[in-house]
Amino acid sequence: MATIRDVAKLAGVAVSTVSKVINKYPNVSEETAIRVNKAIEELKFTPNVVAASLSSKQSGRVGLLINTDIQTSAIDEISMQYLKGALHKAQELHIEVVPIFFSMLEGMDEAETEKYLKSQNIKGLVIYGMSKDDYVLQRVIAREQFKCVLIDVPIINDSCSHIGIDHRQAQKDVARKTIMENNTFNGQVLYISGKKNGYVSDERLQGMLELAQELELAVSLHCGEFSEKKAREITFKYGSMHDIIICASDMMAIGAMRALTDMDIFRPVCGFDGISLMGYAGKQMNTVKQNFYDISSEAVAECSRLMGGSLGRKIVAPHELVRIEYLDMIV
Amino acid sequence: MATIRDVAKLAGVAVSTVSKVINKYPNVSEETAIRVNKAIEELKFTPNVVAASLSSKQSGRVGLLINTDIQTSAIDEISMQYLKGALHKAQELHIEVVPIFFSMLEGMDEAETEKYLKSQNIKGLVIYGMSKDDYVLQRVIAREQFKCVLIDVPIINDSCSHIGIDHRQAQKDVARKTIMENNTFNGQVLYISGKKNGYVSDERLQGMLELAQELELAVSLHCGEFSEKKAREITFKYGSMHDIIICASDMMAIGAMRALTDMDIFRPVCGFDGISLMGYAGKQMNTVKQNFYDISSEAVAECSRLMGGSLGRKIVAPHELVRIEYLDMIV
DNA sequence: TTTAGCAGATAAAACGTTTTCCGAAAAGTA
DNA sequence: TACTTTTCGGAAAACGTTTTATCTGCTAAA
Repeated sequence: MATIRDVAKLAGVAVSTVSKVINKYPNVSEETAIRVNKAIEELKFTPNVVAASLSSKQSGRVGLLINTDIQTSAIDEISMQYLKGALHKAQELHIEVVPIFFSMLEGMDEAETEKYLKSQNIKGLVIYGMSKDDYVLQRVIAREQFKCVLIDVPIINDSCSHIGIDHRQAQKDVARKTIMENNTFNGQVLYISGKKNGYVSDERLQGMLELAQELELAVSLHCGEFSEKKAREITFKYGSMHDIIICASDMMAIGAMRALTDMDIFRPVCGFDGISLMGYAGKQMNTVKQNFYDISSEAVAECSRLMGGSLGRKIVAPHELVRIEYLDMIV
Repeated sequence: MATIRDVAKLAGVAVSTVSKVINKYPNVSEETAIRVNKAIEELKFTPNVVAASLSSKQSGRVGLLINTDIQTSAIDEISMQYLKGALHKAQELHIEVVPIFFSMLEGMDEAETEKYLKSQNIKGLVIYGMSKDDYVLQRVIAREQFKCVLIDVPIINDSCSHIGIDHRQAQKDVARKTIMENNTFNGQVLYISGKKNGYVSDERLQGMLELAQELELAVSLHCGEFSEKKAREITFKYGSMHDIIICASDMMAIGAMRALTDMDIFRPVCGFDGISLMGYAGKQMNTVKQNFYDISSEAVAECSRLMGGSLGRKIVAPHELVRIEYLDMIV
């Protein structure tokens, strides 16, 4: 394996110069940089990430907290996209992303968690699937020891950024589209919301309410707690009295759809997230597609920036509306 | 953060002695070990994995090759289990597992792949979801530069182990169970097999054939190529003429089930893998549950053993038969 | 008594980077 | 010219482990 020393020798410069070129530091003349890059090319040199990680106080590694307490394949799909996006961006930025399952932190208190992460040289974290007051989250951001990028958790300070789509707008968009498409519609909407007092749920709910006001609709609200089962039950009870069922998540939409099928009635249902499992639920459905891959990529990039000294901020990711159908899914 | 040096100072021994204690090397008296461990305890010392990884020529890290070319949530679920098992075992063994997506290796030739992996200090690989002649696999095991543990790929040599369930027996078991349960059965079995010339497919097919001989059944064989769509088509064509449909994978079972629903006829279907998506496919189904988590844990442990110098071998993992049903799935 | 062997412990050299600090040369200023 | 500033490049010290080679004593064999 070629090391940075070999490159330096070949290019006729010092090791530190090579390092500067690799990391795009200033104070290197263009011609030197070219010579170094040529040497890198020639030797097919790839920096040893481990050594870099050990040496660098600054860059450190980024931990990706993976939440799979809820065991469904929907979550798996989302987590997988997050993981993939994070790892690809890491490769691009020459940093390391370390996946960490919640269950690996089990039984550790705040101090132990911190020790564990630090022993892994983790300086920043990308976190998703948590509510603001989650104890794992609290534990980790407690003493501002780590730079954090929170997906869909609205905490912003010097060392924390917040990234996510505009849930309110997205809910509004997809609900509007579903309503517009349905010509037999006469104003009876059943909205199954997420968790009470959850940021994401509240935003989506607000979006729905704003739309209702705008279009002068009557909306019945029921809390589905992001649970497929709960949504199923709610639909059994109230589905038949409404013209359209709008759910704050795909999993709940699937629950609702199942219930409708079991009752042998049809109602347009719309979901939120854009997971492929939707395709298996029954008829076609509108949903909001979140681009988990891109969000995670951006989160890692932002985390790297934070670790480099920039301050926390809010990043809004784009969303799109899609229609998912079984026959499109299968390969 | 406490370092190994702090521990050494507190325990009144040399740094190297502490290292030996941590890694359970010989040539340390029991009393010294106790003293060191007490110091470790007191300082709540956790070794820095990155430094260890850099320093150690021997231990190195284990790469987990993640195959998500096929984009379905079924694959995601399996990959997630593999990942989780691998990471947990790594934590237990104090080694590092590095997930690597196929797409991260894209565009690299054999030499580049090797360089890339080595620059990450990767000494061993756990690989799944590949056929024996896959080019990525070839690239990686080509010059025996890495210790490999192959899940469901039957290659064994000094630096390669092979792990997996007994697919032949498992297929036999689940098919027998399904046939026995079906009292209206009169001997017409439709078997939808996997890929031609794939190890796993061949094993499962053999299992089916052995059972057929044993029970004196007539079996129609069709190659579904592990494709949901293909299985769907096969079922449309031949499903109605058979009493039972046995598929070599859950995804194909789902395709078959869908087709039956669309044709509005019922036939018992059985699958293979035990993925939760099955629950969404329709009626209940028998399947073989592979414990991906355990298999991956064991694979990582074996990889660590290989890196420590032991020779490649075959490991057979247990399987179980289960019945998956929608209402059991949902939370 | 000498020699060899061995267990237990250590000092120091790796591992491959990053980063700090320090020169030297070039450029700008008075 | 003399002095300051800027730009570029290099030497060397980190980073926190593992591992090698060496050094004690000590016991057993010759």
